[in-house]
Parts: sequence; C-alpha cells; structure tokens
Amino acid sequence: MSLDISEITPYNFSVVEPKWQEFWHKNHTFRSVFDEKKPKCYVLEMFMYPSGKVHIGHVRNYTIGDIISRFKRACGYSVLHPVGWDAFGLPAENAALKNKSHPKDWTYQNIDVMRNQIKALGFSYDWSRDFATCDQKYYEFQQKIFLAMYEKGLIYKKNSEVNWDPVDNCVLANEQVVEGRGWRSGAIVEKRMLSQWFVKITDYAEELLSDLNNLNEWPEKVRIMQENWIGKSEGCSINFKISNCSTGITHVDAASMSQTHHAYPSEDSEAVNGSSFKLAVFTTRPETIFGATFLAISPDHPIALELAKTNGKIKKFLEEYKKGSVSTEFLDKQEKLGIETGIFVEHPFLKKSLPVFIANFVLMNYGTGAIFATPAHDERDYEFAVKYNLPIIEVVRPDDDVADKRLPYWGNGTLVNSEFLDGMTIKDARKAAIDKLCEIGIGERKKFYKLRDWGVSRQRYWGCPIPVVHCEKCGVIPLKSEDLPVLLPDDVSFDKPGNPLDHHATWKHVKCPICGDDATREKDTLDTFVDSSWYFLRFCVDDPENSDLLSSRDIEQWMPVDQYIGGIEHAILHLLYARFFTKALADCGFIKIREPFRHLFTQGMVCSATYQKENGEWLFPSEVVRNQHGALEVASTGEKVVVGRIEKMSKSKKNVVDPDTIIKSYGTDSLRLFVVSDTPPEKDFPWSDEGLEGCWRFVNRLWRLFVFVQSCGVCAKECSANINIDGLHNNVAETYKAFHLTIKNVTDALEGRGMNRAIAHIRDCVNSIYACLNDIEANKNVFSIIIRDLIKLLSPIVPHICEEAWSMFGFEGLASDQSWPSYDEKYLVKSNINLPVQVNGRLRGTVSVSVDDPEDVVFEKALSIDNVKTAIGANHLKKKIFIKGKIVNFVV
RNA sequence: GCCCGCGUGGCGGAAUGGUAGACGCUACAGACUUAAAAUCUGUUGUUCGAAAGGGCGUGUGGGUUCGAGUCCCUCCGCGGGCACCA
Repeated sequence: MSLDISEITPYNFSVVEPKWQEFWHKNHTFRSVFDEKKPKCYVLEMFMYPSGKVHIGHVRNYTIGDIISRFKRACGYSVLHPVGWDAFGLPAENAALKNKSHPKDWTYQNIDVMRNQIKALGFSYDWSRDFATCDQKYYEFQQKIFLAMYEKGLIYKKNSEVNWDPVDNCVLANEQVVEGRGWRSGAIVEKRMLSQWFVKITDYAEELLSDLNNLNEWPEKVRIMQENWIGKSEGCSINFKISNCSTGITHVDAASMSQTHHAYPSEDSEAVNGSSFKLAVFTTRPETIFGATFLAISPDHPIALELAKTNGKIKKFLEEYKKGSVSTEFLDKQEKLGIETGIFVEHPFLKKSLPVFIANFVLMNYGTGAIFATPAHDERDYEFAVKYNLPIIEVVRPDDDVADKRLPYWGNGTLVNSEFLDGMTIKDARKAAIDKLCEIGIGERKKFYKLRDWGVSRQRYWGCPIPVVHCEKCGVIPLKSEDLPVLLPDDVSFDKPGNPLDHHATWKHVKCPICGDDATREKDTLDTFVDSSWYFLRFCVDDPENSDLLSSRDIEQWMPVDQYIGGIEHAILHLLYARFFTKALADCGFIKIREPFRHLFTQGMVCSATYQKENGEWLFPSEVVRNQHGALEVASTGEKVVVGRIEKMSKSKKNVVDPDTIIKSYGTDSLRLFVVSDTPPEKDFPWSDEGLEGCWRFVNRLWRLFVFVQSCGVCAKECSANINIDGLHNNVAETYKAFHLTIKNVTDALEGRGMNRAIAHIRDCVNSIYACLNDIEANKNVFSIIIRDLIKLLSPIVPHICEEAWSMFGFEGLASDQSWPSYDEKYLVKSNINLPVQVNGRLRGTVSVSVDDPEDVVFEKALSIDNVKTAIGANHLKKKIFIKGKIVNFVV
C-alpha cells in the first residue's frame, strides 16, 4: 500500500548530509588513483586564498567543478580533483598587525575553518593531496625552481623604476596595477627606483602569443585579453641621420639608455652613440614615410634628458611633464604638448630636414621611445601638427567606397606623393618601403611587445624567501641546492614598520658561500603569484612526503589540467604567469608539457540586489521593509530606501549571503542545486531567496518521489535490464521512452557544461514521473530502472540525497561510484508525431502523422485541416514544402 | 578612440534555419485543511473576441530563405577589456 505523498516527512538534510560526507571521507571514496586503463581527467578549480570565510562565489566555482568531476568519474574517467590553499600573502600580515597574531597562525587557523566549510559542501575532493603554499615542503621546492631558473638565465636582478604601492608598502607587478592603482589596496601607485628581481617572461612573449592559437578550448575573450596584453607589433625601425648638432649634443651615455630601457639594450644605444649620430624610431607604418613632417621623442628619452642639462626651456618642459604625468586628470585630458629640440634629421628619401620635437604623447617604454610623425594619417600626429602649425602631407588616397575621407585618414587606400611607392596598396607599399630602407642600410624589420618582465620581489615577510645572499666582495650569490631550504623565521615582530625579516636579529646574517666572509640574505620574498604558477603540478604528485615534487611520472600522467575553472579576473595575471612558468619549467628540464590548462572555464560572479539610504549609505536587506503604501523604507527609522543595482556580492555593499547559514536552513544539496540552476555557469548569477526556496522545494519533491515510489514496492530487486516496451501500457511506454531522451539531453548538456539546461531537463522528467504515479505499482520493474538512472543523473548535482535514496532502494555500492546511464537510440525515434503545418510560413495547425508517411499522404492530411483551408482560401497553391519529421509549409 | 561580448515575457533563462518562451521564480486560481502553512493540480507574452479563432511579438531598419531569435548588412542600447602601444 502506498503512502499519501503529501504526508511524507521532508528530507532531513541535517542528518543525511553529514552522514554521507563522513562516509565518503572515511572510505576514501574520492581518492584519485591513476588508472592506465581509463582516460584521465584532471579537474581543477582555482585554489582559494584563506581569507577566513568561504563566500558564495567559492561555492559556485567549486560546485561547477564538482559536477564536472563527478560526471567525468561516472563517465569512466580516472579523475584527479584536488584542493589546496594559496596561503602566502599580505592580508595575513595586515591581520597580524591588527590582531597581534602571527601570520602563520592566522593563515593555518583560517585554513582549518574554511576546510570545514568546504567539507560541509560535499565536494568530491581527494583530500590526501591538500596542501598550502606556505607549507615548508612546497616553498622549499619553489626555491629549487628559483635557482634552476636563475641558472637558466631566466631570473635577474636590476635597478629599475617600479610600481610602489604606498598603502601596502610593497612593489607591484605591471599586471597588478589597474588604472594606476594597486589591485588590492586601491592606492595610487607611485614610481620608485629599486633593485628588484625580475623573471624574463619577455623571452617567452612570442611563444605565449603563438600558443594561444592552440588553446581552442579557452574562451575567446581570455585569449584576446592575453593577446592584447602581450601586445605584439610588427614593423620597422629606422635610423634617421641627424643633420645638425647645433645644440652641441654629440653623445648620449649608453648606460643611461639601457638603464631606463632594459628590453632592447645594445643596438639601440649605438644609434645615439659614436661618430655618425643617429636617431632610431619604430613604426608599424613605414609606407607613410613620405608623409613624415617631423619626429618626436619621449620626454624620458636619453636625448631629451641630455638636452635638459643645458637647455633651461627643455628642462622646464620635462619638469612640467613629470608633474603632470602622475595625475590622472592629466591623462584623461590627453592634451598634446611638445617643445622643439633644435635637432633636425635627414629624410631617408627626400632632400629635406625634419625637425625633432619632444612630445608628451610619446612613450619611452614602447618601441624606441621615438617616432616619425605622419599627421595626415595618425590622429595624435595630426592633433600635434595642427597645434604647432606643422605641415600635413597626404600620402594615402582613400578608396572610392570610403564614406569619410577626412584627415587624419587611416583606412585603406592607394599611395600618393610617395615616389617609388605611388600607386601601390598599403600592403604592397609597406613591404616595398621596408625593403628599400633595409637596402640602403638605415632600416630593419622589428617586432615589439608591450609585455614587460615580471617583477617578483616583495618587501614583505609572509612569502617565499628568495634563496640568495648578498656579499660585498662576491656580489649576488645564489645558494646551492644543498643549502636549501631558506626557512622563514617564526620569531618575527611587527612592532616596527617595514619588513620584519630586515629587523630580525640573526636571520639575515650568513656567510658567503663563495668567500666565507660575512654576507646578508636577500630580505625580499617572492610575489605570491609565483606560488600559484605551479601548484597544479604539485597536486599531481601522489606521495609528496616521499618524492620530488616535480617527479615527472606523476606529472606526465595527469597533466595538463583538462578542466580549469575560475573567475575571469585572472584572465591575465595568474593565467599568463602559469602558462609562462609551465614553459620555463619545461625548458629547465622539470616537465615536458608546455601548456598547463587544456580547457578553461570562467564562471560568472554571484550578484545580489543592493539597498541604500538616500545619502548613499548601504543597507542590509534585513533592514528594509515595505510600508503600507508599497514603498521601501528602513525598518527602524522609516527613512526612504533606494533600490540599487544588482551588484557583485561584497561586504561593503551589505549584499552578501553566508553559505553556512544557507546550509543550516536548506542543506547543501539545495544550495549546490541553486548556484548552478537557471543561469548558465559562465554568466553572472543573480541571487534570490525565492530561487533558493524553489530549489529546496525541488529537493523535497525528489525526496517525496523516492519515498513514495519505494512504498509502492519499487526496489533494487525489481530492476530487470530487459524491458519489453510493447507489453507496456501506453502511458508507461511513453514515460520510459521519454526517460531515454532525458538521459540524452542531460548528458549533452553536461558535456557542454550547461548545468542549467541539465537541471531543466531533469525537472521536466520529474514532473512527468509525478504525472504517472498511478502507474507505478503495476510497473515496478520499469520504474525501478527509471528511478535508478534518475538517481545517477542527479548524483553529480545533489549527491547527498542521491546517496541516501540509493541505499534506501537497496542498490549495490554507492551512487557516487555508479557509471553514467546510457540511452537507447531506438527510443528517441518517435513513430507518431504532430507535424506543424504552415501557410506562407505562418502556423495554421498541426497534423498527426506517422514518421514514415509519404509526402502526398501528409499533404492530404494537412490540407484537410479547416484552419489551413481557410488560410489558403481561393488562392492557387504555388509550392508545397515537406521536410520529413519537421514541417509542412504551403506557399500561396 | 580601438577590440570583444550581449540585447527573447514582470524576472533568471530554453530553442541542430522548422510549432518562440522549455525549466524555474513571481503572481493568480482550484483541491486538501476549522484555518493557515506545506503539498498536489492548473493558468500566467500582448491584444481583439463570449467562443472558435485572429492580429502583433525575440533592441531598430533592411536583406537572404518556402520559413530567421538563429545567417548577412545598418543603426541604437548595455556590459566588459585595452587605452597616447607609433
């Protein structure tokens, strides 16, 4: 006798969920073991910074990864799905200052708290591989990598101008400066000269760029962002001969050149050196050389600096520039300003001299810091020429079909006023111009990149120590690998500003490994982005305690990461560094692969409604009520409430929800379901309490279905593999066939990472099962198979309730260990269908036909529909269209 | 400014060129209940109509097609990235 479905007690998640979590943990259900007989799949979510609390964005990120991981496991893959902690970094030190705690204690305590939170979400992690980047074993190995890269010439120390964050008291990499501000502190970044460690990522610019073409399973968006960041331009450098040196400048110090300009040292400095004094410019448009009417150099160019020593006006101009360039308002205005140098250069093909200006819009850190200006075909040059009344010569005549032919013009066209280039297309002229410039010995084909070397020194304590000593006699000396590790001392104090490693009484004092004299340790630590540039390799290692962390067999087996999941905010920073590190480690002989992440998935942010008082003060949703007029007001004071935009959840906007609270009231399964239902995972996800409530309803609906079906006598024993569909009642046969379609749809959706679509198909299927509850008792075998496979479909998404149901029905083993259900194609083909009938492309009715009905039969049936008759009326039938299984269309 | 991406009900969103709006949220109604909640079952793009049925509908305008949310062009709007990169 079956139960009354509405009387069934709700799903008791608070008992069921912890029970299965413990079971999985005790039985090492998700321990990754490499199995040669299976295809492998490495699923990785970007690891977490242990800030202290798991937030809902983490939940979404890790739920997406967990669904993929469990799905792949079921599909027969040998899956690696690890978890770890990006544990070094500034916040630990800031917290230490504030709470008088030790960064180490703060970090490890946070990890403990967050680990428990994560465990309560029931993710299928192999916890045996859990580690933190501040673990000695990890950063010790990182020091080994540092030395190997140093030896390979990939790391160097250099005095350079760096981005200084005055709030965090620390250097930032270029990638960490966003709109002139520190990416974490938000403070306006200052320029400082400091001696810094750099990693030669620029050596890999070309490979990092060209390999993007192979990353066809990465979002296009991320590839474009990296491409732009690397910023390759191909063109030509031209050495202009200086025709007068009335200013007396004959020599610019080569050292000063390479100091400010590390990327392209020797050959450029020759251009300003020696007896034939030349000025090197870089251009991507050499074909416009006949339109050149002046040259411009950057205010930071060595020639400008040299001139400023003797010329008061220029000195003043440079000072003004320096003052202006730091203020953001100035950069916004972008007014073109310049000053004459008094220098003239010879045009390479024309018997005329071109004046050289110092111009504020020319950047020293790109190209050669000097340009030739073609005002007719460049916006900035044009603006400058108009302002200073310089000639404008058109050399590209626009094509006829171009609507806007005004100058400056940079579209397609034909060369004019250009001697040997006249009549050519831009493309041909470019080649011809470069050839000629090379031929006469003043030009050279060149490539330039925007990418700069990665500055990795950080003037902080809580990071990986750089394994180097400074000796007055011997200079900068890397340690030998037998002298590793350089451990971070625990006994540090934060009572003084600055780097605690510097204040430590003994730590920095060592003997020089070469001469044995007193020396000091490097006090800077490594940027934490170094830690996260190779952690995915560490996870591959099965027994880290007893093996080399880059033991090649384990890494070769698991790498590359097949599915990497994280936020778009790492599109450049972490993802570029990790790609670079992989290539560099390969060149150092540690590994063989050259790209770390095969498929990248960038998930959207979790957003939520915001509320503000009229003065802009943010309000918690709980502070807001609706008054009797239907308007929103502050509950305690009755003040007017402004509904803000739906924004990314953040503490400051008071629109966060706490995963712990949700789990307590609704359970993990409901939360997991909610964060991936409705919205595609790559899009921003709008949080709503009603939506969560709806997921809780669905989880309960499932639970009632399971309990009810079981009370009808459905159990594991009823499962018979051979269902004879012909012997079934029509409804039941339809349900069974529809279930096969559900399996196909859910499988396809999950293959394409469309969790929202998979869930919609499952909900639809559950609804149709509810519609035939009366048929269950008479068809236990059919329904036992449907229920068994339904549990399998649901298991990646809501694993706890599935595990509970699986055991309740008495199926063998664990739901989590089952293989993915398959569908039979023959059930997907419908024998009878309702074919839409159109007249002139407008739907006028449907006709029930057999799939195999011939065309004329279908037409006859279709034409007998009243509505169709009316629509056709007295008109003559011009055309009859029949697409088998799709549509009928009559054209009149 | 340049480069991407996106515009579908009140909302989140479905839809290999073939019945637009699956699935869910909201709202409304019915059943159950003394009642409420929960649950189950419906309805829910808009408009005309008592109904049958019809008109209009995927940002705008055009094109290709028997047929366009989907492909092509134009414009508009939104979001993101880069931003004096020679």
